[in-house]
Amino acid sequence: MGRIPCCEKVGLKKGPWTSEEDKKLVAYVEKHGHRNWRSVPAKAGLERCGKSCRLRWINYLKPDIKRGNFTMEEDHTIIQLHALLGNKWSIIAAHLPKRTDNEIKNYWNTNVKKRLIRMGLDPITHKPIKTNTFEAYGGGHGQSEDNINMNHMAQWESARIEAEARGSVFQAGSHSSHQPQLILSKIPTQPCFSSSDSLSTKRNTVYNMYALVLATNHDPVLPVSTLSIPYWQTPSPVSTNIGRFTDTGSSLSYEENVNITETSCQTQKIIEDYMLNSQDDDIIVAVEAFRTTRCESIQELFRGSNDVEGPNNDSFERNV
DNA sequence: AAATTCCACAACCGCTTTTCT
DNA sequence: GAGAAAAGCGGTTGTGGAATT
Repeated sequence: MGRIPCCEKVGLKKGPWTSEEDKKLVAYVEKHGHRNWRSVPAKAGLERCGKSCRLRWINYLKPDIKRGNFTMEEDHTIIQLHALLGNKWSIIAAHLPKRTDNEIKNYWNTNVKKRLIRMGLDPITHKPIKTNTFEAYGGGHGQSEDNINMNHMAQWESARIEAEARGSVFQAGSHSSHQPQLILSKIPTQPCFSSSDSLSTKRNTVYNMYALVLATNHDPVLPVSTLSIPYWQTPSPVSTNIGRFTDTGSSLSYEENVNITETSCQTQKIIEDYMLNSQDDDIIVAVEAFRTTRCESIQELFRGSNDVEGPNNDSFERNV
């Protein structure tokens, strides 16, 4: 677009904020609110750009921001939602009260990501980096150099599967029942591939809907991995084959070609109606309708919709 | 005690999306 | 509907303090 970012104006201060600047910004925002950040610095008497003021307010000064160490529960929630959604920090933050996306992102990059790597798991997919990872990390014939705890890995994988399957942060118990529903308005709507085909874009949106519905569903669903199912398959009328991890207690095994039997439900029609007729605004209605049907198999979504070419699986996996 | 390395986190940057005119 | 401005988002960098040598 060629716009000049406000931060490039000469003479504007950069770097860490002083307490004096913080006071000015807080005083201004508390008095006048924070509409039109561009005009805030001048009115608040700050030599900062509006963008910098906005970030400072959102990430640090805003009231009701929780700071300090993450609790075990928060840690668990982050892992599960990341397994499900990937680097969608703003969506993840929406489900951790009083935590900012920036804080969660930092926590992930400095803490959780390293933990995953140490465990031989890919921080993007949460899956073992390679098939013989267990041997490499001492899980094979007893040459446990670092003696990586297999139970720990199993727990991690279990958490990933659990997150994929049903987003257990939304289960009843503790305060989680009071957590907000997923913010549907934040569902990414851009296509995950270069095609401008509107139907494909909608299909991508619908898939994202499904992933999020899984996370909001309080009832157990089939252990279908939303990260493992190719975005675009032409499934057989009866079943399809995907992989699945199994925790046997002492070790993990990966089963290929897990057979998921399809069950009949009304979802297909709802989704088809959505794709054919809906405006984007209808998405929330469609999601709610979809949710209530409790579709048991994702294959229902796409059965009989083989007339549009889809993206490759890689592009899918990074965009759920 | 000084120098170096490591780490956490605040802040910046560039891009995309949304809103406004 | 088009263009511009504002807001939002995620990746990356910079900084300061803690830990280590």
